[in-house]
Parts: sequence; C-alpha cells; structure tokens
Amino acid sequence: MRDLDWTPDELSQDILNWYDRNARSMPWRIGPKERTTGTAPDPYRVWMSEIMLQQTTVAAVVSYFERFTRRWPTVSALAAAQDTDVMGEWAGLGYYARARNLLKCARVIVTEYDGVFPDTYDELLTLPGVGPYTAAAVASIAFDRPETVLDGNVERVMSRLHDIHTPLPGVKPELKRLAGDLTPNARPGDYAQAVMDLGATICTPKSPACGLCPWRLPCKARKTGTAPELPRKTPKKPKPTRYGIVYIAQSKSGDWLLERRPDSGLLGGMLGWPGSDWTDAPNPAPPFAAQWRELKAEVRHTFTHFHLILAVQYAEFPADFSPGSPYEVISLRDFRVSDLPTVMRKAYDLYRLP
DNA sequence: GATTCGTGGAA
DNA sequence: TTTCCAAGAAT
Repeated sequence: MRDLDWTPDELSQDILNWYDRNARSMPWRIGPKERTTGTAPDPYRVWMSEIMLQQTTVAAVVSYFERFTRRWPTVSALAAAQDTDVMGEWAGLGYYARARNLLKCARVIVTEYDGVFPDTYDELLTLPGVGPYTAAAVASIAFDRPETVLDGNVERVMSRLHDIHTPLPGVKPELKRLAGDLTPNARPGDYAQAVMDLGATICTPKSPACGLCPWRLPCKARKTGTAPELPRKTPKKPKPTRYGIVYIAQSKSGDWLLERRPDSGLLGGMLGWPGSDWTDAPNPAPPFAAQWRELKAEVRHTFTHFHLILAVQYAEFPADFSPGSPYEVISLRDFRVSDLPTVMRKAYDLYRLP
C-alpha cells in the first residue's frame, strides 16, 4: 500500500496469522485442521449462514441456523419445503424478504443448477437474495475464489486503516478498491472472515481495542487518534411514530383467527393478527362485528424506519365462522406463537399474560 | 442515489 | 429512554 509502508502481502499475512489463533467457532465454519488441509465448507451451509447474517448479529443467527439445517439438511430438502413452514421457521429473525428469497433461491438451484451451487461471483450474483456482499462471501469462503467482501465490518476496518474521512455510502467504491488491494490469492475465504472477525471483536464501532489489533502498527487512524469516529456516515432521518389496532379473536374451542399478510411489503408473507392500517390516525377494521374490548396496555415496537404503537382489541368468534383469504383459522393444537413475527408475538403476550 | 425492510443488544 | 447499528438486497 502506497500510504501504509506495508505491502498487501505483509498485511494479509498478519491478519491470517491472527485469525489462525483467534477464529471464533461457528456452526457453519469448518475446524482449523481441515481449514489448513484445504477442505472447503458445504456451500449450502455457507450460503444459508450468509443470508441469515445480512444485517444480523452472529448471536441472533446461531439458533436459527441450527434449526434450519436440522430441518432441511440439503438445498433439495429446502426447495421441497412448504412456503408457510419456511416463513414460520424464520419468524423473529426479521427482514422477511430474506426468507422468501431463500426459498426462491433453493428452488432455482434445484431446477436450474441440478442442485449444485454455482462457484463464480457472477453466477452467484444472479441468485435471488444474493447481492454483491453475499456473492463474494460464498465465492471466497465456499469456493476459494479471491473475491472481495465489503460489509459493515470491512468498511469500518478499511476506513480506519487508511484514515478515510469521506462519508458513507458515497465512499463505498473507494473502500471496495482498498479492500480489493489487500485480498490475497491464497486462503481468500479465511482472509474475508478474518477481516470481519476483526471488525466484530477488535475494530468495533465504539471504543475499538486497538492495543490488541494485528494491524495496530500500519493503521493510520490509530496514529491520528480518529479511529473511534470512523467511518463517517451521512446523517439519517428521524423515525416517525405510527399507530394501529390489532384484533385478537379466539373461538370457545380455542381456535385462533389469524391473517396471512401479502407477499410484498412490511412483514410480507408472514402470519399475524388481523388489524387496521398503521398510520397517523388508523381506520378501525375489525374482521367481524362483535363487542370488541380493548386491553389497557399497548404494544410498542420499532421497525427500521418508524415507531409503532398498537392498541389490542379482543373478542370471541363463533365456532362456525369460516372466513376466506387472507384470514386463517388455526386450531389450538396447530398454533405456534413462534410462527409469528415479533411485533405480533408482543400483542399475543399482552393478551395472554396480563 | 434514496427508500424500504426487523430485531435485539449495547452504550 | 433513545440512539446506534449488525457478515445487505431489492426497488
């Protein structure tokens, strides 16, 4: 690197040595022994983990990854799954378009690729739910190709290593170029994971542990003392508050009345309670006429771009009441609260545990 | 390029 | 309590 007094080879070697001593164990990773013997991890598991890890912490992903791979051990098994089963298993992890694309992608792999994942960046990039980051991650980690991953960790590490003050997201192409200059031809997958591990454990957003960093000597932001304030980002808009009403109805025999949300948009494809729109002044929309009663407590929930306050109303519905789509009557035996997205589970908890 | 799309943990 | 933000992709 012209600005660093270290060669790319020296830098990548330093962090690979650090990784060999400090790699965290994760269910989708292979052990240190098979790593050095050239054994590659299962592309299906690498792909699954990378989809789940999009904007999601390792701690949140682990149990979901275990459940998914136990229930659907191969891409063929996943491709044959029911849509509603996959959505229910994803419930609580968020960003539900990922689950819809996960299933879509598995079916493309089976029908278009004979059940075998493609091994190039360009082919991976065409798959549903696979963008520039995930294509590079799968190509490097599962197929040993020298592609460059650029996620939030790499952005932070590169902006500090080179002391870049230009704000994101505009500076992304330059960070990608700088990251690419460091990507080695040998063990590119381990290198990618090493930089991300470094960002997650040492080069953290707040109070980075520079004293423990394998790049503490070359790092320019550490010299200047600007590391904790990098990377700079363009300011984000404040979140408005919206309001809504949900209707919880149960028959005498215990059947619940739920609603399957449309495939696109917020919580797309997920099961939930019937309800109003979520606006400044919501329009009441009870699923049937009854003496609806209201809980004293409200649901408070924050999505990516707005706060939500939900009033919870409840009533009994007749056993012979059988509404059509999008409503679904689910028996007490078949109902799993874990199939609901978190905001809907909060409403259930308020109703069920007063 | 700007928006939309979840959730939970940490400071 | 509020803000930040985490191994981003689709539109």
